[in-house]
Amino acid sequence: MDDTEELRRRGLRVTAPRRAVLEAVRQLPHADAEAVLTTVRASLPSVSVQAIYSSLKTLADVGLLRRIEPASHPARYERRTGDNHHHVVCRSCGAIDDVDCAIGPSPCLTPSSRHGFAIDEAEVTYWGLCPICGGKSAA
Amino acid sequence: MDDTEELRRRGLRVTAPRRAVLEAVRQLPHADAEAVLTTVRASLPSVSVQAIYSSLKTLADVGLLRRIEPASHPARYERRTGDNHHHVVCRSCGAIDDVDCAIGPSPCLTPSSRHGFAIDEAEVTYWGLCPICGGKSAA
DNA sequence: CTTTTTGCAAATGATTTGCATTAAC
DNA sequence: GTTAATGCAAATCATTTGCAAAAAG
Repeated sequence: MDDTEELRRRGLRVTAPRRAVLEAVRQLPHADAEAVLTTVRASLPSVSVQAIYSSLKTLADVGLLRRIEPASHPARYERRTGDNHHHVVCRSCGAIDDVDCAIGPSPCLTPSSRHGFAIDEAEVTYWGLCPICGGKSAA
Repeated sequence: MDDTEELRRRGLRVTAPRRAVLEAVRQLPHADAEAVLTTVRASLPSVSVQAIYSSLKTLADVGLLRRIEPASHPARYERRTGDNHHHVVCRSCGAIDDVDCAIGPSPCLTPSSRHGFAIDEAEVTYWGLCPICGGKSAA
């Protein structure tokens, strides 16, 4: 099923910016808003910064994109959604890679205590230095 | 050992703002910079916003405080450091509670793959709604 | 007395918001 | 034709930075 169909299915209007944003994130997994903007402008030179942010937000809200917000780095977006995978993030440059759950599909989703919270997600972030940053200097 | 001693041991100068910040975070675990500022000003009315940020950063850098940066919420600070405990965060109000590792001290620290990253920390964040926000409205 | 911190103000960076125009349905 | 989405500009919010004055050792 193509992006157009995905958008319609969510009750969203099919606009050029949205289609371009979906395509950009498919090309660049873990891209941030700026990278998406640059990529989208290659084919759609007149898109505004706000259209990018607006599209990213809307698409993330309906579940077509997953938003990753690593501390101290701009938000990133990816198309793998709903499969409980996690991320390794480089402390230095913010590079991100996917990591599947180490312990099978769900145990890491079970907190030892929930303090009355209605928990709906367990997010695991591995912090370190990517191959490039780890080689040149420690952060 | 008191805070003064802790600071000296790290080679930091013992200043009123730093002592007050440490005390404030002890009183308010998971406080953000604003809460720390308010609390510190109760005993030290003239502290500047920057002294708070500067102290928080320095203290976190030397390990006297641990900084928590939940997506979409200002950074929070706590005095429990180096014990690999995790957090539940309320999506709505940002309230935080501690959660000990569900699976013992370390398995969640082992990623299934590391893609060449030099990983030094595994952070687990449970997202949901706190008792207060869960009762009134979903976010 | 030398160096680190503070205090004040202005700057930064990512993201959001208000509003008229335009495009989707 | 309506309503939702875009484009432009200005605003917001947490946090950082520059620099002179004050405090720590």
